[in-house]
Amino acid sequence: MRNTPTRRPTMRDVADRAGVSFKTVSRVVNEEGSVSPDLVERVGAAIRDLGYRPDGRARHLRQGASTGAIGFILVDVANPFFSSILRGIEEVARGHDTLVLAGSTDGLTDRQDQLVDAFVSRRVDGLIVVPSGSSVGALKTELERGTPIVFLDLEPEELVVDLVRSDHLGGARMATQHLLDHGHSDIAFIGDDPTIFSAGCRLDGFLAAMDAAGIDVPPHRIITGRHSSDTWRTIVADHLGAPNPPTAIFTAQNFITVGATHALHDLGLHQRIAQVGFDDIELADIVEPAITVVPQQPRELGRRAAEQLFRRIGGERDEPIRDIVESPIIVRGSGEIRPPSGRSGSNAATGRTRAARARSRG
Amino acid sequence: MRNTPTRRPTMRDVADRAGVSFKTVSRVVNEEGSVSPDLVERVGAAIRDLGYRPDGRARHLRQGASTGAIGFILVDVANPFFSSILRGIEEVARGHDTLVLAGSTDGLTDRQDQLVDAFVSRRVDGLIVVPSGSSVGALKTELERGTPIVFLDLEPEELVVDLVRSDHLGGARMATQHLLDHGHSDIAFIGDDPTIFSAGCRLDGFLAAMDAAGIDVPPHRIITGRHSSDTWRTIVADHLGAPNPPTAIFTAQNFITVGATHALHDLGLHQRIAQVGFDDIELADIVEPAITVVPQQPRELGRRAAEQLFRRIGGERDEPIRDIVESPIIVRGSGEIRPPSGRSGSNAATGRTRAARARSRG
DNA sequence: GTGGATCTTGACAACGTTGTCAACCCCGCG
DNA sequence: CGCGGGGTTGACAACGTTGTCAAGATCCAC
Repeated sequence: MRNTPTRRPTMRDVADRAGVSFKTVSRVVNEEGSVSPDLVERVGAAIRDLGYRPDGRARHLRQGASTGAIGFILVDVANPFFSSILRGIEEVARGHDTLVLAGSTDGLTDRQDQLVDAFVSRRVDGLIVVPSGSSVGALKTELERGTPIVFLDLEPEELVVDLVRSDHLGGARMATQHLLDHGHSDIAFIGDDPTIFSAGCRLDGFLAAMDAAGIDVPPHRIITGRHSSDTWRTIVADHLGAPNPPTAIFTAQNFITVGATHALHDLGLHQRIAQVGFDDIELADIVEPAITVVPQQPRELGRRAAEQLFRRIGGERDEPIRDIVESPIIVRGSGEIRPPSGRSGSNAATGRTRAARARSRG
Repeated sequence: MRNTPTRRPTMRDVADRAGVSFKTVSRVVNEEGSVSPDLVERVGAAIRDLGYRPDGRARHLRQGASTGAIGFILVDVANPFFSSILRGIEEVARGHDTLVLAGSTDGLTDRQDQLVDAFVSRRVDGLIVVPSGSSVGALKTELERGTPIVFLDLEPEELVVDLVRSDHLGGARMATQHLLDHGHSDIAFIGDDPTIFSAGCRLDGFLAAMDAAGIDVPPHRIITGRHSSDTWRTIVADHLGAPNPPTAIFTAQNFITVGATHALHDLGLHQRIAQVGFDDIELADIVEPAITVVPQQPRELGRRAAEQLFRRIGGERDEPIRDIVESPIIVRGSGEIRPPSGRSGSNAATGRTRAARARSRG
């Protein structure tokens, strides 16, 4: 059953069997026409008999020929956010008869450089990259050489490049506004380390919405850092368990949302404190209350990045684009909890409106 | 900023610049030694100046050379089960300096054949395949030719091949036994269409455990089919809402577990009816009660499949293996709910022990 | 000084394909 | 009957690399 690998048949083998020159085989394989019907048939039979498959490497060896493969460098395929992006890329690539090579960096810059090297040495037609860290490393050389590269989610510093990402700022503003609209004014922001670009945008969006509503956010209501879901669970529980907790929380990343939801349940506050999350979570609708979120649309991100990449591969030389993908809020319940009536619309606990501050100043 | 793609420098370009023959460049690139130090330096400088990167396709063009790439054919990368497998494969591949090409079939046989073709024409060193349907199609030719192929999750009919999969039967038996151990005897099996191999195994495991406990399972307690999570929600709600519901359910697939959990919550029975699921679910621990499951270990499946594949690529010619991966049960709460005391240990509602049946017969 | 061994270097043929060009065949027309 | 033209076919050179082998250069020993 398990056969020892035999030498793969080549065009020459097919040609010998069909009694023609190997160039004729090439013509038949590529359906160039100009071959007499009986030869087409004889060659076709020989191809079937030998199980011949053309060698793509040799085919594309000539300078400038497409390899029909693109590379996707991401942080971790096991993370559904990235694997959904990959799926979107694949869908577009399929339409261009192109395969996708994917590699995870785990956020390590040198691993990213290794992947760039591996992809480039295979002469992929282009790259889609979710950068790990702000360093561009090996990517810069390739950009300068003219290799089509589209950046996803994060943009490298000091380089003007094609970029596709979610509207972190707008989404965060929308999430915050949603809580404001439901009567909250004392809202805690719980997010990732704001030196991470997307996390910084989300904090800015939160602050912008609060500012527009004339609400001053006290510093202790802004909680940021890099932690695991479990650590966030403790941190959020501590914050909510302290005196004068906020009436609502905006959890600006999926791990944080999970940790915070645990914390709310731990404290029995899940029906009392409102929550809106950034990033959708599988099963967010199974929890009680189901979690209101501003999702990202990873598959759409992947599709758009791939479309832009194929435009570049196709030879388009326009100015670099920035494609910012917006997402509508998904209302599920947790974000529509209203604050206790005594505090509704006021800033009793900690927040003060700018008007109030102005009064006390003046 | 965006440069027009320039011709990629080749060994000859490097050679011209360094004033040596291109063969010497080849020797420097491959660190063959036997090159005088000053030439090594001159060539190295030329390589850096030109940004030269060897062309992997040309390098591996010779018959028998490895391409340093393997193909992974799966159903859908966006499904975390498959993307975790991919991650496991990638981890092993990384250790072999190999890249992974992945393609989704969406369960379509012709898409699978297209992918096989695309991978083979790129001369991947081997394939890992989660077959779509039972048809082998284009895979058979490759197997006969000796291409290393490892099958994952599902094995093709009538072929003896390397196979890595979860222990569906053992896992289902364990899940059922867990419910039996907690005093249940009236347990409903809710699973995928049993003509799907893995689903059939799980049903067999359920029946085996029930049989070993001497319990006769009435036919209406076995609910199977191919449905979406939402449809399952309705189906399960109907079953549990009818008179004499079971005291426990075994939901034998992740979509079904999600649908059933919804149904339990819809009916307010989530604290009264026990549930054990097959396949782990993200956030299964956030629901109340958290869901007890027998997980699969997709990353481990991927790792083992890749390890076997690299053994084959390395030239191993032993008999095909079957690597059945077991998983321990994850106890979280939903599976430890005990039946109402009046029914504990009895078969009052629908099930009857074999002993009881024997008595009424004799 | 000469012979041989060793070390360095380069010329050239693979590898499997496609592009280019020339040769050939057959036909119809002058 | 000869000539031109279209349609087939094949020889050969790329493509960018590695493997093979031979040509020089260098060095040591006799």
